[in-house]
Amino acid sequence: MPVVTRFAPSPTGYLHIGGARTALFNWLFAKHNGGLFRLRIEDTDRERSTPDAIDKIFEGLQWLGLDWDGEPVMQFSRAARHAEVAQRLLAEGKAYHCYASKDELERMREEQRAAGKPMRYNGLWRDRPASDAPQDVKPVVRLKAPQTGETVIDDLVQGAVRVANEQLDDMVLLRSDGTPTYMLSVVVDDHDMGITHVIRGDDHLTNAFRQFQLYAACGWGVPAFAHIPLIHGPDGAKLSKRHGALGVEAYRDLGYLPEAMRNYLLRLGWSHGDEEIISTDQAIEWFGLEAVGRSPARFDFVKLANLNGHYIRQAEDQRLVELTIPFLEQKLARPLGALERQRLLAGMRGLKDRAKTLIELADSASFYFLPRPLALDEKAAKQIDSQSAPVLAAYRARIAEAGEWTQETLETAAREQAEAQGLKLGKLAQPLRAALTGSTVSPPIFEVMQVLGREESLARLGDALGGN
RNA sequence: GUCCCCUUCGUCUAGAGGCCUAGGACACCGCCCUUUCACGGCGGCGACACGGGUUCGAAUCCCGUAGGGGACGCCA
Repeated sequence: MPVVTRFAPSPTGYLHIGGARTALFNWLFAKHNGGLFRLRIEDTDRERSTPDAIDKIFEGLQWLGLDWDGEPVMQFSRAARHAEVAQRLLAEGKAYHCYASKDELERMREEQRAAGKPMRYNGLWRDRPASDAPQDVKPVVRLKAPQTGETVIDDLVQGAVRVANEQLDDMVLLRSDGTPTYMLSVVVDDHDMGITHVIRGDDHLTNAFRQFQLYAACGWGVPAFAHIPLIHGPDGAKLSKRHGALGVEAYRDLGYLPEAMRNYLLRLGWSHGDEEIISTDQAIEWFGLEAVGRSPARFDFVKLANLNGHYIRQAEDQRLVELTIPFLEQKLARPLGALERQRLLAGMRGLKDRAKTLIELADSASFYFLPRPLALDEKAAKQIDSQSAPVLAAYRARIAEAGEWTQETLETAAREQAEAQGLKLGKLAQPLRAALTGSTVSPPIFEVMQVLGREESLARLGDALGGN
């Protein structure tokens, strides 16, 4: 039987990082097994589902490179099918109408909590005759769940987890308005979609028991379950919006690369020996549920940044140019011209080694595009003094007429001059860096000069030396 | 309150009874490389939650304690 996995988010907000990891694991598991990865939008909560959130999910998955097979299934569109299953259960006596009011249910829970019992529906209408039904109340449909024995889930991550059936109750299948609940919809859809492996967050583990009972009532085979631990915030608490649970698009806007996200998310709760840098192809080859850890992991931005830096260094220059331009244009508050784009490409080699995010990349690239005269930061300004100015001036004169303007010739010229004047190269290079970049930190300065070109370099040097 | 799950360096983790005086990665510190900053290389700091068992031997198995997390909706 071919493997079919699915990612089933509810469109009530953005695609958050925990969801992204769940999607990644499902995607990898499907790819590893040569199976299908399907997408289902669980939009049965009409109040909270929004088209915008649906778009965010699509965009997020696309950005992460997690492509799904076939058309996404919109769960609400299948409501009639879900209701049909509930009606069948009703007809077979496996479900029943319940007329309990919200007040009654609340009181029930209060009482049970006070009595030290699990808070659950007590089966009030389970065996009452239809003649008892009040005329003015629209009933919900509840599953007639087993009341004795136990339900066992052989979870691929958690192992065998068992719970006494008395801990569970008769869950609502159809609301009083006739619409299906999540529990019903999930089971029917997973069955109808041929899902073989349900890989989802740990918070669904207790749902799995109820769903297991529903599968049984329907007479359907049960898919394999794998409940993966949740991602926690840096403080160890559940990753929430207050704790920095950002949507994946936020990570994109923070300048992270999708391949870095994938690698980071993969290593959060999954491992393959001591491997840290894992390409997506390698991940597909290695991924398996048996290597998923059982304890929750904390999200660590610093490690993500480190990985991101690795992938930036690895990335093609041209691609980085495309990715960096939006950040750069935002920083400069103007669009970049064609020549400037070429300059960015030429300078990318030296720039990408020094950035952990695309924002840092844009920041460190900006000196190439700032107008003259360049403003020097405090440390840079100190580099230009009565000691260094003559050295700089001499170097400027030396290279002004040079035939070739390349990194190599410029460096050779600098080394020759420094030696002639009995100076360390740094005594010339640092002031040079300050004058040309406005900073004491930059890519290799002779590379910068080549990228800047003769005219701009000489002009900037002139500016720094007092405009002569 | 009830049930379920978890617990190795600050963080992510390796470890499936002897290979562990517990390995790797990030972070941090130092040194080297070096025109700056990075990268890279080398070294350092740093953990088996606690208490009982089982065993010749336990990070690994069992029990308990503590701590953390999750679930208990006509939400998903």
